[in-house]
Amino acid sequence: MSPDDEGSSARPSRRADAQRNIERILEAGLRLYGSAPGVSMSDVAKEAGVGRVTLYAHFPSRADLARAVVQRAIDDSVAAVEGLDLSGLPADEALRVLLRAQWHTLDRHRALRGNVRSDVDPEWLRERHDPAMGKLESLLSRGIAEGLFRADLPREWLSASMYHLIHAAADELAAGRLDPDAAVGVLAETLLSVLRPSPR
Amino acid sequence: MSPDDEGSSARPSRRADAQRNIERILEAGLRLYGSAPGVSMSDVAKEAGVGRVTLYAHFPSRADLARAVVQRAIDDSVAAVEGLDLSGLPADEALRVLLRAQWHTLDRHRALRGNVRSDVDPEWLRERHDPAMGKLESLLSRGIAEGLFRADLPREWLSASMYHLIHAAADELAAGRLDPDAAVGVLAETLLSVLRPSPR
DNA sequence: CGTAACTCGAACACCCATGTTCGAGTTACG
DNA sequence: CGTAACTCGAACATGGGTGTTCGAGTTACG
Repeated sequence: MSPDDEGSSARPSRRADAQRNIERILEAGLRLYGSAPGVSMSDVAKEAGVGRVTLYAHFPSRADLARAVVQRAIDDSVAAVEGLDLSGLPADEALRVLLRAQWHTLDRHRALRGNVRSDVDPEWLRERHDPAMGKLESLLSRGIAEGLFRADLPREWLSASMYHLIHAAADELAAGRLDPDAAVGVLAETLLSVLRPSPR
Repeated sequence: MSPDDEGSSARPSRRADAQRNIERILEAGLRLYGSAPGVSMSDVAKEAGVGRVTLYAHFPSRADLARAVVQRAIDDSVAAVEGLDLSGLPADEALRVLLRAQWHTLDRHRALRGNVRSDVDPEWLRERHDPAMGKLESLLSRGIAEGLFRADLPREWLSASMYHLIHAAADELAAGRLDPDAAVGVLAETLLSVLRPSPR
């Protein structure tokens, strides 16, 4: 509804210090919304090192901020996958590559989605369906088509399993119950165990 | 701190209608806390069909209610597993049985844990570690010891994977993306895919 | 250098959830 | 039946989050 698009590059008609503060706010929002629920405007302002009034000057409402943070997260993830070409790899190998590059992002987006649930319109959220998420899903489809991944379970279920296992890995990592160096490998091995056709 | 224990069976010095209302409140709390975050006292009172004042008469604070609900959930789960003897079955078969009997409970407890996080002392929560959860974990250990489950991934990681996949199944079921009849089977197959030793 | 853009603390109005009190009505139970 | 236990709506105090306004100070930028 609001005419000012925070799309990818904001309009240049803003002074440099204002632009810098907006940046700080979005990063703070990304950090807080991406890790804990119940974030307040004061929290974000403090985390960003900015006055509450300034925060409201740039983002008129809680909902506006939440939307901008989500948009920013999506922009980031697009940038992160841009250089990645998986089309030459077999699906299982491609999964390992994608995971290594993106699993933290994927997890953060999942947490973010949950924590802004009450602030943004679910439809709006659905429209912006994260391209990085889609990447994983299309890889899944390809793997099934190639026969490298199992076809005896619903595709949507496999997709959901991926996301929840990624979330599990992030949780365990954060709780110190998983070795940071081993984490990606463990996660990849687990995902592939789920995806491989059953030995039946 | 409060001297009145809501342990398993409350003291009999309460009138019948009061006892009935406590029951209704706990069930309402279990329903709400077990499914959505941000539950208010008014919500619980309304769901229980009881006045807000009555609610406070039985549970002086939000924290008291939350603790009582958790305790009630644990009592329920103990009752549900009581008749189950898995010691005669091989670990993979035992998992299927346990899952069929308990996965909804296990998921609800996971959600509950998350939703009362800000209301109860984490230490208190840890002390009461749900026996039903422990049941799954000890089954896991047994399976590894018997060689039926893989030993190349950390036991704690396997445990975390189980819980997250159970949660995934409950989510998908609630969202209508998973056939209610097929759900348990799909879940069991997925869990066993993770647990089985890799074919390598 | 001067002005417009920007920042920010203080104070305000508002809403919502938590607890509490009062007082009158209802219900269990001896 | 009579009393103690219980219920419950209304109203209050409190605390926290959301937005807004004001006014003075700072900073970018032509």
